[in-house]
Amino acid sequence: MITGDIPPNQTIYIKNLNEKIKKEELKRSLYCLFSQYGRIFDVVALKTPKLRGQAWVVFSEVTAASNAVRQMQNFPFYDKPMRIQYAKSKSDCVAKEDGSFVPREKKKKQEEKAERKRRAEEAQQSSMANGTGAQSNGGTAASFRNANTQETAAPNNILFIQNLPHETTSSMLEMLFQQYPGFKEVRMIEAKPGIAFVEFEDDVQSSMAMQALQGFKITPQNPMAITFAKK
DNA sequence: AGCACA
Repeated sequence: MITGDIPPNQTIYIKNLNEKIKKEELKRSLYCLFSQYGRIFDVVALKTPKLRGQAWVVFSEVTAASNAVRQMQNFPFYDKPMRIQYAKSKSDCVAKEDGSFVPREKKKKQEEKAERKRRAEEAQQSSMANGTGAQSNGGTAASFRNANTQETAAPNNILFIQNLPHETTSSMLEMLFQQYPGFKEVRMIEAKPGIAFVEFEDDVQSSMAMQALQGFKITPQNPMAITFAKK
């Protein structure tokens, strides 16, 4: 048993991740991939020698973590099968919520100063995973509404995806859609962020993927809107 | 293989 005897935890520990992927991209993609199981509080990944190739995904519910451990076990992610277990301990962001958080006493004065600075910077910069991100969805929501008023195309083998966060990449979508039989390719247009086309072998297979991923949230603000492409 | 919280 891959989870060993680690008791269930709302945080999952993932290893065998592709170490070539940059930290920020890795976190975004993990967030994208795992938000299908529930609300994600945080994604932690460090590239230090000891911690590269590993990550923690903190869910709001243990049940979400359990489903993720089971269903995403060995999922090919950036060409490597993910190995997923429950985390061995409670995440800081969870401890902070339930009041049991005690800051670790490991730092020297120099480092503390550096950390305070970092935190200040982060507050400015925003992170996607905690939902306080500053990336604007206003424009996307508007174009989504407009597009929605258009007539629907007849079922066919190409899906039209809307309301994607602008930082979505084709490889992120590939990881989501390739789970479904008949997947052929993802196409995105540089000049048109927020949308994508996903091609399948036939319209039955595209329909299956549409049903499975309809409303899938890459971020809490971005439920996917999937329709058939106009031919 | 490796369980952290930059």
